[in-house]
Amino acid sequence: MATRKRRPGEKHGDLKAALLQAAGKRLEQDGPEKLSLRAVARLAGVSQTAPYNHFANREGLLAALAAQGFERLATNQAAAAQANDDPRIALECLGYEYTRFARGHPKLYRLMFGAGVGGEGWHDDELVTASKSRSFAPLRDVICRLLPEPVSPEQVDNGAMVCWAFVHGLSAMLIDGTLADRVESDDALAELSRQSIAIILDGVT
Amino acid sequence: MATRKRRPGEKHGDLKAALLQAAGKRLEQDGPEKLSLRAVARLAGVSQTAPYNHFANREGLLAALAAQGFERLATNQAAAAQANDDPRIALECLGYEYTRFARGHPKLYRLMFGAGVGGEGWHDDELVTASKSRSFAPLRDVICRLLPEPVSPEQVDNGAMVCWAFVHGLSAMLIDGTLADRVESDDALAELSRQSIAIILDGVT
DNA sequence: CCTTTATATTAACAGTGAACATATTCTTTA
DNA sequence: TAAAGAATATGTTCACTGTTAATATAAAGG
Repeated sequence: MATRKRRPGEKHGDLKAALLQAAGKRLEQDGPEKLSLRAVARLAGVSQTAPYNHFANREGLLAALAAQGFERLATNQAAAAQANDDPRIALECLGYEYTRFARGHPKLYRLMFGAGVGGEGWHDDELVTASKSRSFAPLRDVICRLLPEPVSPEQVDNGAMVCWAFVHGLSAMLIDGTLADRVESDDALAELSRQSIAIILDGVT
Repeated sequence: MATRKRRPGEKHGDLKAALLQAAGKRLEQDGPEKLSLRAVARLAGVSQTAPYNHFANREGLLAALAAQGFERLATNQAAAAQANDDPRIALECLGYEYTRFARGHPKLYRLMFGAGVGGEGWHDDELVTASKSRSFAPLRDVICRLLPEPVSPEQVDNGAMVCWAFVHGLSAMLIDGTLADRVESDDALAELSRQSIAIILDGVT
């Protein structure tokens, strides 16, 4: 098996990426439930069965979309963590970036952390779980830098879990409107994120 | 009276309740996306268009299901809050009951707090929002009893929001498998809930 | 009695995901 | 250079879905 530059029979330049992009557009517009393979194919300018050459089925396309989302979230998180030297400020930025991501792509966020499609989450899709754990790493890293020594891996995991659970719940409530009237501007969101992280921090340390 | 008066033209005893029950069964089995009106009608033993006499459409049935879920959650929360006199223990019980509900009915929980069906949450359905705010009341009550006087309504709302966001995120992570390996038994869940509430409490007060 | 009203049913339409056989096009090989 | 092979895209088909329209049924009220 040798590495080929181009695959045989390829007519479209990069159909897989084009399909993902089209699916992303329709996702943020209509939501995951209403996303139809036919509409995506139509938007990409190919026939309705062409996507089946790149994705096993509708669920496969949604999984790829979710994985892509986790990937972007991971890079965002890593960038936010490395931008600040002070671990406390880094943690605040992590939380802020997280909520900002959820707010910027609400439907994608719901797809990532929601029921997936079968109703049991993505925990059978290895590609999604891999990206997911990757997006978890920066947080654990910052927590590790933050806690007073000596720190056990269990302590780090506990702290990261608490932080993640809180920010995740905050994002979910932001999206579904429970918190929408309380946080209108981006600055208010940043302030809320900062305050909340402070609260959690005081409790954990 | 056990049986209400039969309305004109009524052939089925209480079709609306029967449909809701059937829908609940199929919901926990297949998830919200795969729930079809036809299957629900089939399970209830009526024709496929009979549900349209009791619900506007599929979304209406799902909304009724979500509202019923919030109603049950509200009664659970109220019972848990009134069972304990000590506000701190009451808060712990609230969180425990919340996560227990999410764990016991994961698909219903996702339906309640997820995208609904249109992708914008339920915040246009008044029936759902009413039940939702009702399930929020016990928590705010306990927070009010817990905070040192004098307390402003804003403080109470902030505290309740932080608690709710955290428990909500915890429940979501419990359901989608992110926390499944860490919390197997019900006792472990109770312990985690207790610890977390303590952390939050130390931060808020 | 007859009319009204809510209920339930059958029939039909349009759109969906998926499976199949088939045609096209490019890479590899002889 | 030309044939072989494989990946890709297509049209068609099937079972299923949500929804609407028209129709039949049963109870309530005159």
